[in-house]
Amino acid sequence: MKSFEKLSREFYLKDTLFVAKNLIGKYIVHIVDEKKLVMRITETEAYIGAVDKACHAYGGKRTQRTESLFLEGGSAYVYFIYGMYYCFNVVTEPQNVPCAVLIRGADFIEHSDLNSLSLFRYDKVYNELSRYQIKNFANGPGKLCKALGITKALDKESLLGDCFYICRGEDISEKFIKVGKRINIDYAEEAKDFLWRFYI
DNA sequence: CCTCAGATGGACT
DNA sequence: GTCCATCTGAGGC
Repeated sequence: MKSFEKLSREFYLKDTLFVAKNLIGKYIVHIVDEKKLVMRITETEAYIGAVDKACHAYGGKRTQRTESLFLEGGSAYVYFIYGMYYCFNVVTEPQNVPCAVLIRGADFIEHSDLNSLSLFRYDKVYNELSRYQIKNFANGPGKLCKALGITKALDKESLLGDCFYICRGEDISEKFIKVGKRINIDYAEEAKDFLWRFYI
């Protein structure tokens, strides 16, 4: 059962761990250059500012970059990393509660515009891709942003708008959702062991 | 399948 | 000057 019903503000205002778990199976939609890019979320991580040394806004830290995290749930937090890549987060909870869910992985849906995604991701049409390129198309936060055309221009954008939003997608049974430690946050002391990563 | 070096530049101190 | 919620290609198995 698929649904393209846009997620509501109420959903994003909920508890960050709830949102992280329940974003699995949802569809990201980005309409750009007359193309409708759609992929299904397969992996997420929760970042909870008040208690989480891995969160950019840990302890309420407010800088130019983290300002997005203080927006109302349902906003986008897009930041630039390693000189080359973007990471896309969904801001959660009410305004001034700096929490977000990092979207770490996505895959194709039945009606994905494969060539449009492929041109963004690899500057090639889909049928020129290798098996390896297809298998690893968007299984990482930077790859997914490239495929969906997500850049810093979308930072702070509302996810309730017309061109960039998330919709209901497919309801995934809880028993299929795996849980684990978050990736690449070795600096975060005790927080590196929190089981705040969700994936199928 | 695995590991690892190198790319690359903005944000922050 | 240092850090970084990453990715790719090359080389080995």
